Amino acid sequence: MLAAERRNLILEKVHEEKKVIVSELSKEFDVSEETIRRDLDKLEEDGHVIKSYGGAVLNEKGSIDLPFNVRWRSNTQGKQKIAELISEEIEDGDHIILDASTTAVFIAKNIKQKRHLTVITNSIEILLELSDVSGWDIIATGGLLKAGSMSLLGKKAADSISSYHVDKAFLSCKGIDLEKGITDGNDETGGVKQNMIAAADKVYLAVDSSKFGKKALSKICGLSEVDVIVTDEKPDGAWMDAFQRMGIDFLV
Amino acid sequence: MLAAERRNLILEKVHEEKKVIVSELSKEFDVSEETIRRDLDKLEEDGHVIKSYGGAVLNEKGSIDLPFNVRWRSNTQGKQKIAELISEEIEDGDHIILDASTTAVFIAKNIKQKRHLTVITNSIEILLELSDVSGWDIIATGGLLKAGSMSLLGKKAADSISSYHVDKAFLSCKGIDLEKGITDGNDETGGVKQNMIAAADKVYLAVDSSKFGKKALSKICGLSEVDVIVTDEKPDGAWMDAFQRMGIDFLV
DNA sequence: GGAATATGTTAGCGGCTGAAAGAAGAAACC
DNA sequence: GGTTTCTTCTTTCAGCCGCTAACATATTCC
Repeated sequence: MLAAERRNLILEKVHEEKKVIVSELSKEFDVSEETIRRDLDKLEEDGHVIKSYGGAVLNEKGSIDLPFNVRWRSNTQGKQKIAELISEEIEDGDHIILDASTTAVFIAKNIKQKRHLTVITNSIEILLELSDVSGWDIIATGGLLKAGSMSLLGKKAADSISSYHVDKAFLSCKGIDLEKGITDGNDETGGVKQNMIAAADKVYLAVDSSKFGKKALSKICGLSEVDVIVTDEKPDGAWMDAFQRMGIDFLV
Repeated sequence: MLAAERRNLILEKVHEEKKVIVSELSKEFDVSEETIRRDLDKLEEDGHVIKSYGGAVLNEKGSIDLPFNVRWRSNTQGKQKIAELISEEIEDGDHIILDASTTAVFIAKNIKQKRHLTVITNSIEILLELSDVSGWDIIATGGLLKAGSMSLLGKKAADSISSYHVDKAFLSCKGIDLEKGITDGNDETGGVKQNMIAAADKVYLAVDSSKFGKKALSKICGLSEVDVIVTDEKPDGAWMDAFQRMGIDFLV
């Protein structure tokens, strides 16, 4: 039994029964009580449960479950790194745009202690994540909810973005190529992201290293429209040269 | 029974009955009165209740802080009943509006097996709940996310609704009064709900029985604009007469 | 092989609870 | 109003049991 597997089962149980008891879980999974406590620590960190003497209870606030496909995420450390870098770029009072990507969700988690931000996003997950901060303006684009995507897309979404203007936009993409520029999986996200770029003074592209040299279906924009690229690992020299030539800053 | 679990149940009870008695709780949970007092101390510290000789009463002020959790907990059976009734009113292919209320979340849960619905909503929770159904059009209004409310409000939200037209709108409210009509807690939700009413052929008001005769701050509309009232318990005769006179249908 | 992660073990600490006693409050009575 | 009586509250203490922290061991990943 994997640790993550066990934690998922605990999470399931706490959803079903509203509470779990350390001693019971210890027997059920045949591990020590300390291990269970550590599991509960993790689950509490993530906001799923609230520990209590002898066990833990469901955290109603954080317990709204995300659909299954959202739960499993790849390269979380890389995305967390990127998010921390970006967090340093955001100042109190900034007006920013976050797109609908897992990286952007990490960014949202990392900037909650800042003050008086204005955030525009089309990501349901980010809205959820930020629903408990106070003193911010959080603006949701309207739009169509695409099944399983957790993001608002379509003409309405794109239009509503173009009525705003922000300091910084933080986007991600599926592919980044010297020739084809920035590309993404489908046209609908493309249109929204184009407007996000147009609405921002400074455009940050948050991509993990695997995206370099990839080309996806739909072109969002040329590389030159990006101001800063934030990533977790340096690509090889040719890329760096190209970025320098285009005046693109680079954060690792 | 975990301590936190017991405190949650006490909190639930104090919300339902507005007050709790130390001696009763002591018997109910089979713990000493001292333990109950310590629980109430904690709840008072957190601002949920106000202790008083022999027991404690609900702190209305403090419960505004967590409107979400609390509304969620109260009278779930009633809301489920209402949701089931409403589910029968919705047909495959319908275009509907759901507002941002716990009752509406229950409705969303209850209609997931229907086909080809078009749902317009300003509730983050409903978007989340419906994010895994396929073959529907789910439209989110844009707007400002109000801290802790999980709903999209403000001018943008209201405006985006007025560009649609639907078959049925399902709303709830804080108070329903023969003279003052339908009222809600604040102006922002009011504006959005007014536009929802205007956008629908048929307006359903989903309220649990406690709302009859209550008046809240902000008027949404007169009773006559409502077509159907759905509730879990029949109010007394005078109400029924009034509804009949106004041509309002009634579902229990 | 070494770093990172997961798990178990142990010892000492600290929270939860109930009991008891005295203080404070409420209520009834004069 | 004052006294009495009863109830409830606060405080303190002790026992129990779960918790934390630190270390040891095992496993996985690079």
